[in-house]
Amino acid sequence: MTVRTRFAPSPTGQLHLGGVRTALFNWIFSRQHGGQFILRIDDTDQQRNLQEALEPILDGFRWLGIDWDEGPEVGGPHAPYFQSQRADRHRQAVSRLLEVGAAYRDFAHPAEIQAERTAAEREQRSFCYSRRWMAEDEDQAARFAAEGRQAVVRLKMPRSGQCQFHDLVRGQLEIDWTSEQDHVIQRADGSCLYHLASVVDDHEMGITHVIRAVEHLSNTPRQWFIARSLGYEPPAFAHLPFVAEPGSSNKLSKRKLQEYLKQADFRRLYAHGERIVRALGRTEPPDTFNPVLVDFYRQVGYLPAALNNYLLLLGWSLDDRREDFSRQAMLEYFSLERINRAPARFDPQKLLAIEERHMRALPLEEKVPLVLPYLQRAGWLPEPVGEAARQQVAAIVQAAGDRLKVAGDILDYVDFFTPDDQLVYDPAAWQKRLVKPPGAVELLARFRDRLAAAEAFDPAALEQQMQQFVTDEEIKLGQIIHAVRVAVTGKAVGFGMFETLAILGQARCLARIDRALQRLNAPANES
RNA sequence: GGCCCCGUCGUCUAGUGGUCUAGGACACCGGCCUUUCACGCCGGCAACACGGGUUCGAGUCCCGUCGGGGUCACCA
Repeated sequence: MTVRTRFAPSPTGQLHLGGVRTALFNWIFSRQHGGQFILRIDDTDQQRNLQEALEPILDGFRWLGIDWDEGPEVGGPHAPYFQSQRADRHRQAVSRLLEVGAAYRDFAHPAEIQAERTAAEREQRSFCYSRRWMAEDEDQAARFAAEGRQAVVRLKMPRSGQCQFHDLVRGQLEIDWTSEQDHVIQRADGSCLYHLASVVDDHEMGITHVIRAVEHLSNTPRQWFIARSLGYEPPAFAHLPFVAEPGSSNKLSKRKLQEYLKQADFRRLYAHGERIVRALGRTEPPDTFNPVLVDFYRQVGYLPAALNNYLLLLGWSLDDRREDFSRQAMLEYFSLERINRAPARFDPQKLLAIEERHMRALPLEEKVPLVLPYLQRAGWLPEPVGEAARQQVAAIVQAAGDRLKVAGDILDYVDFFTPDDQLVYDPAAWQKRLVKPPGAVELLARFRDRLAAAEAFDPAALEQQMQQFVTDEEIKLGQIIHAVRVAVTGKAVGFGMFETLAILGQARCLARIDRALQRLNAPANES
């Protein structure tokens, strides 16, 4: 039997972290069994702008490298892959359910059902529909219809015994049928409801394993009943724990962004992203720029492999030491049996830590192309990047080293791209390193002359140059290096000093130092 | 409220009756390295929800309590 799994999002225009985690597990499971992963769109007829709402979701999957064998854009032998286009099949299934007596036409008004429900509540017993307006045969149906009543189709659920099924994550489950209701599967207008549609589509698409969030656990008995009544062999089920929000056990929700922002770690995650997006000159509305949504990480420049890795660890683990999983390793080691049953909290700090590890492992030549689009979108580099600029960016990325945690972090190093006469000085650093220390200006001026005379301008030579200067002047390294840093970058912190000077090059270093000296010698213009 | 699920450091987790004075990772704290920042290295803090059983022995099995969550639609 070929393993076939599916993910069935409704086209909302957004890809939720919890959703992709589910999709990822489905994808891995099918891939490691040499099976297929199917994408089905659980849309409804009312859906407008389907394409617009679908595209971001497909983009998200593509970005993460979760590819689908059948579904939108690629088609497949079980088309259509849009639930709204499968209505005929759903109706046929309803007819069959009616034929075999697993469903009935119910002529009750919603208000009448509601009345029974409240009565049950009042008497403190669990609600169980009396089936008073159930049409046993055509005659009865005609009588109800003559009263002007309209019929929906309800499942005729068992009222004794238990539904027993095996869950690949939770083991054997037994649920009393009495706790179930006669769920509506078809409305009066003939349209079918999700549970019916889902079971029919899964079966017709040959889905063997339904791996989904635990929210659906309580839906399983009715789906199991539908499948069995239709003569299907129910698929294997695996219910994943949900992804919880930071700081509580509630389900992570995209709608609660404002609340999450009160939490320190989450705020840091968001602020980091915001800093990057701002540098690009954009202000993103919270409905798309939201760390609960996958797109956030793409915009900010996380590595898809890192996000995949983190999501994998949300509810699954291999053993007591291994945490880093490449695409290959995921396929090798993943198993449903090792999924945890308890909900896993989303932890921004851990995500960042995983991202850092992946970034560190990435060779320079792969980092540069990730970073270039940010520089271009910020307007710091021309659209076709010349070889010289490319080289310089590579040098910056190299010098940045571990400081570059996400691709967008490159925007922190604006000072390499600003014209020499527009460099902005950090006031505190300027004071501390240039104005306050006695003799700083003179030292800087003398070091400037050494730089001007320098023949080699690579980091090693520059370091030697400065060491010599320190010896000659009988000062400590700290007395000159900080002054140079502020003069040349405007900031108190940055890359290694000599790498920085080398990247800038002799001419720009001199220009910047000269400008700083000029300002230092003209107190009226003090920065 | 009914039904269902879950409960090991702050967080993610390892743990399938003895090797658990409970291991790892992230975070946090201290130290080292150091031209700043970041990295790295060393060390530290820190958990079996509680109560009963079963057993020679329980984080591990059973029952109960408590706590948290999910779900109870003519939504998907």
